[in-house]
Amino acid sequence: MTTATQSIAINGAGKGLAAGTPLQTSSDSVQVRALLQLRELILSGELAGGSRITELAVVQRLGASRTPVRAALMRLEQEGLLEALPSGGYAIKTFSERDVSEAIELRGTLEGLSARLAAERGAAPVVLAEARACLDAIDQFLQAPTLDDQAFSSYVALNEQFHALLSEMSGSAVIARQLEHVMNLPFASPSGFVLAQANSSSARDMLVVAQDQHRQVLDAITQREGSRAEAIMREHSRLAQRNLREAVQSPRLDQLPGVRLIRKQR
Amino acid sequence: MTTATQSIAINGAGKGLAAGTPLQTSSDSVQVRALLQLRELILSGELAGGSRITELAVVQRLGASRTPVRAALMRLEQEGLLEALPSGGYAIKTFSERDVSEAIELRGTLEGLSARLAAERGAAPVVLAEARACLDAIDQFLQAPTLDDQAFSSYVALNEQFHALLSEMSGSAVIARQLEHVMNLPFASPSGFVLAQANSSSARDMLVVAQDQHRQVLDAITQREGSRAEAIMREHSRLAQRNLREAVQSPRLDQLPGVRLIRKQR
DNA sequence: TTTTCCATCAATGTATACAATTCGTATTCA
DNA sequence: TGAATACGAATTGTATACATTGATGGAAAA
Repeated sequence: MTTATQSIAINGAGKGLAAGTPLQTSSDSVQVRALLQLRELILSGELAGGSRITELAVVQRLGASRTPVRAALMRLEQEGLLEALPSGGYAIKTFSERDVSEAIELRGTLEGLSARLAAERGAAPVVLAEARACLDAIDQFLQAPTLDDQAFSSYVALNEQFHALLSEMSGSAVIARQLEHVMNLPFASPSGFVLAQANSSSARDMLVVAQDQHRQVLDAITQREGSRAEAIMREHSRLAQRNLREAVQSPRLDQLPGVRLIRKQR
Repeated sequence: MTTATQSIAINGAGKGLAAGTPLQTSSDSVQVRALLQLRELILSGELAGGSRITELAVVQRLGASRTPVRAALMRLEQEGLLEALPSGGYAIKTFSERDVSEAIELRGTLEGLSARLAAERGAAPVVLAEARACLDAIDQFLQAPTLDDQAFSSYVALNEQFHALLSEMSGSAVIARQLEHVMNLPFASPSGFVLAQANSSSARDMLVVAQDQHRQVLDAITQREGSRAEAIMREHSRLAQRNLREAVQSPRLDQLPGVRLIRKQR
């Protein structure tokens, strides 16, 4: 019937879990482990988008008991990766290109709000300094005329850090929380499709543009120009929009986390 | 065996249940009941803001077993009413006036985005018609020179409906979802502080202004004026901001859902 | 052959037993 | 007397048994 994915090799022994298997994430609680593993299974596309997912199947696959699995399922529903079915149980959500586009627009809007508040209220000098240091680090990587994969990975990390700092600058826990919530959708993350561009010839140029926007928004915040800061962040998010289609269509990019969840058609 | 003394009036006076089952909560599942009751206990202020809340205490108070209570606690944490403590367990969140202000600003921003998209893309004619009908109904109530409590209640209901329709007009499930999430904070709801004004002499005037904004945003959407629609919704949300302080300070308003969770100081 | 009803089963909902961890307190030693 | 440690109570984390509900397939009758 549903899925032939029951082959499951992982941790065949199941519950026993003999002592002396310090496999991967053994230090965390079962609950956390279940959450991480299940999220990974979904984002990697190993569990097909749209398919129904039963508690028992997850229990067997992860080797945890129903209680932590149930918690993980609830959590992933909240994150938006799962959809609660009216009859009980969950289905793995799929997303149209439009959904993804809207998620990115949403992030831009929220980051715009955050930047505006930071400008209007004034950001903490410490955080501003951190952000500048972060941008300087990015500049280092952009010095080279061409970028290898490792450079891209470093960029992604620094980019995420900068966006996190920006969120912090608003000084608003309420807004920071919402932003986190939006970014649970992996493709809404500020670096969601950066890696998709890694091999493109214009890849570096795009990062240069992004970095300039980073500089400008920081300047706007420093100058207390709220409206400008907001506009820049909105436009900044549209960089991600631009190559959304490309990322979806290129079969090579199937491995990017979450891309398999995006439906081709409308 | 437990319970016995836990008769606790189930009430459900406020917004909680949409469907009006005359006989309280007997038909819902234990899980849903636990969620509704616990939320009510928190919003009514019966459980003090900032205090720790243990699973066992809730179990005894509600008469359900730990499993559904646990689910309810998790859910309320996502909603933002509870805070997960690092050592396990939860504490009832409290909010500064600034938090509330930011939550309202956030709602305005998201509703602005929603309205802009509705204008840019064009809203479904059916929904537009519903929205117009909704506004006509509000106009009916505003005919009278003064408004009694019941009129205010009706206004609140219609107001919420209009805002829901506005969210629907954007045609974006992603954004609608976020909006719902924001409005889980009771004081962020579009009608959060309307009732606080019920006895104010200028109460009706404020509703007249709000209603004008309703009309104008609908006009903007119809005319495909995205930017205007967005600006109106942002400004519209500031009506709620204006009297936030008043609602917090007036002791008579302690009964409004959630108001007890707002800390007086910064 | 098709439709309807009943039986059976599988999945979720609920309750509780058991394990592990944390926090408070008291006691003991320096 | 103070501090540190150990013990005990309480609370959360985990596992699983039991209950209930909804789906599915088969058999019988039209």
